[in-house]
Amino acid sequence: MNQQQIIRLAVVDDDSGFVTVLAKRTDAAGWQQRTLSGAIPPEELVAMKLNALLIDPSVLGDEAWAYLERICGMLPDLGVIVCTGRSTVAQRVRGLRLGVDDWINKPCHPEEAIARIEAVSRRRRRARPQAEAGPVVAGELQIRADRFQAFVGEVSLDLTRREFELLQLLADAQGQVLEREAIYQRVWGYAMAHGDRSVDVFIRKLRQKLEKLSPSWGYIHTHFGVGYRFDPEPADGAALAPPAAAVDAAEAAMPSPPEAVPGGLTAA
Amino acid sequence: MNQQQIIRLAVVDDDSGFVTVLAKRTDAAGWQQRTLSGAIPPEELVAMKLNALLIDPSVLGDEAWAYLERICGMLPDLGVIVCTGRSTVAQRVRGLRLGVDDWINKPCHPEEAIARIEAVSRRRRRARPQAEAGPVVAGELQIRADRFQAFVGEVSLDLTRREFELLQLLADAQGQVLEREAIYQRVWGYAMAHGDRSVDVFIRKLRQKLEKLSPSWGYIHTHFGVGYRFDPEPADGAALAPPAAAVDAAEAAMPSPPEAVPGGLTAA
DNA sequence: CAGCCTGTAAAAAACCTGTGAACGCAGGAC
DNA sequence: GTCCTGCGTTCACAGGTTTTTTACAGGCTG
Repeated sequence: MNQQQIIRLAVVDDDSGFVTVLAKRTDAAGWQQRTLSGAIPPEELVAMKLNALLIDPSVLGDEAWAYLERICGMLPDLGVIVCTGRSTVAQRVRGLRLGVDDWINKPCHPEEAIARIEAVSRRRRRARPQAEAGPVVAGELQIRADRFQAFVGEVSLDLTRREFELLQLLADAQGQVLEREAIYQRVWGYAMAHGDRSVDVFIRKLRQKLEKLSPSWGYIHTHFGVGYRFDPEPADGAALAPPAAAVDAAEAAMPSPPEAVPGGLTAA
Repeated sequence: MNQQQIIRLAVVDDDSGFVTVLAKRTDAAGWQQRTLSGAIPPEELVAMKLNALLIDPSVLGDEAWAYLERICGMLPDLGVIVCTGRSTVAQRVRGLRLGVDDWINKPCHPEEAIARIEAVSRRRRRARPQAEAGPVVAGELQIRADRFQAFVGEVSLDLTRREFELLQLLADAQGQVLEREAIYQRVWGYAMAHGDRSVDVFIRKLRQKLEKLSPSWGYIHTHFGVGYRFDPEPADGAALAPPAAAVDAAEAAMPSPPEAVPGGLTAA
């Protein structure tokens, strides 16, 4: 029930003030937000695994309409919200017909923008209850949110609800270090009480189940005093290297191709 | 993209001018529109099989918020668009958070209202790609939607309407774990009330009837804390293994062909 | 070395599901 | 019109599972 989904939002807007305010607010909500400049090719948007795109077409110039059409046509799963300084009814109708999900005018209260982004994401998620919500893949691991099932290769992991949600969160943010508080907040849906060890216990359970199916893999790394990090890579030699510095070194090293995520660590 | 779909729209608004203009326009588009007065109970809205509801909460008086919450909570598949004379940011945010899909202010150009209703409906449209006529087959089980009958081999299962719809849903999504809420939503047509056990009871009835015809088959698997999964595979021997160690044994065991999902007996 | 943090295991508490039965309702039989 | 029957819903309790709590041992940091 709780499980507020992680929203990955991209913003295309040159109003830095608005963007900043928005970023502050989305950050607090645990979303991942990044700012894009100009017309990013649809392919790259796919790679970012976005849920929603907030876009001011004025920064695109003449190609705005064409771009919107292309985006909406190619990424039916992406929630697109247009935010313009001013617009006519005809423009809004044209945009909405084209596939835009919502169209708002500035000045727009950030809170309302957030609420509309949420509304669009919610709708979008409901629209495909179990169709093919692309499985999240992390190395050998495959997570199908729609089925509540995780697979290592072909074998199904037998996870309980909490275990599954935790693994999903970790895999979704693979490569990032997640703080305990943040993990708890997202999986349990409310703030962690002082002294609560639930996260640790469930991490252990996950490790056990993962190791049983693919021994010698260190999927889940501990960051002392901080939290945990999930990494599909066999932690190249890290397990063999001196335990102390190895982790940090590895972290700083690889830019991890697909999942750069500039906005950084979640809810710091 | 702009696949013409028949939209069933209901309007709750006392601005007869607006309603009339809208009606003329929706009529031309081939939609079905009806005007409602006041707060129609959710159950009746279900019966109308609406796609979208355009509502001016001012005609509801004090109960507006409660009604919106009830509607949005019970009918997550219904697109709800609120249309108010004026509204504050706080009100709009509250509404959107509550589950309202879009919120527009009057005066609103009918064309834009239409476009927004379309946009909201579009998202929900992709939900059900099925509607196939051919019999669904799952192992020995055969389901003929057209005849409202299910067979195990040659023998006909004698199912009631609810039982049949539940079985159909499960078989349709075989291999997937379906959440209770989702099951209820799709079989009963509205959201499950807290504490409702109907789904469990009907699962039991189905199991009884299925077992009577093909004993020792574990068609329907329970996923503790989540829901149920239907699988035509006889759950390879897991049912025969000692209950305690069964999970461990199966888990450590072998990879299975493509989709067999061996270990998945959660609650054997 | 002291202090804090995490891994682990097991007990305790909370929660969920299976099940049988009672209840109310609606349609059909008489 | 009244009775009967089948269906769907609700309730309560037993039995199991999962989640949380607790305690202790072992590591990491400074």
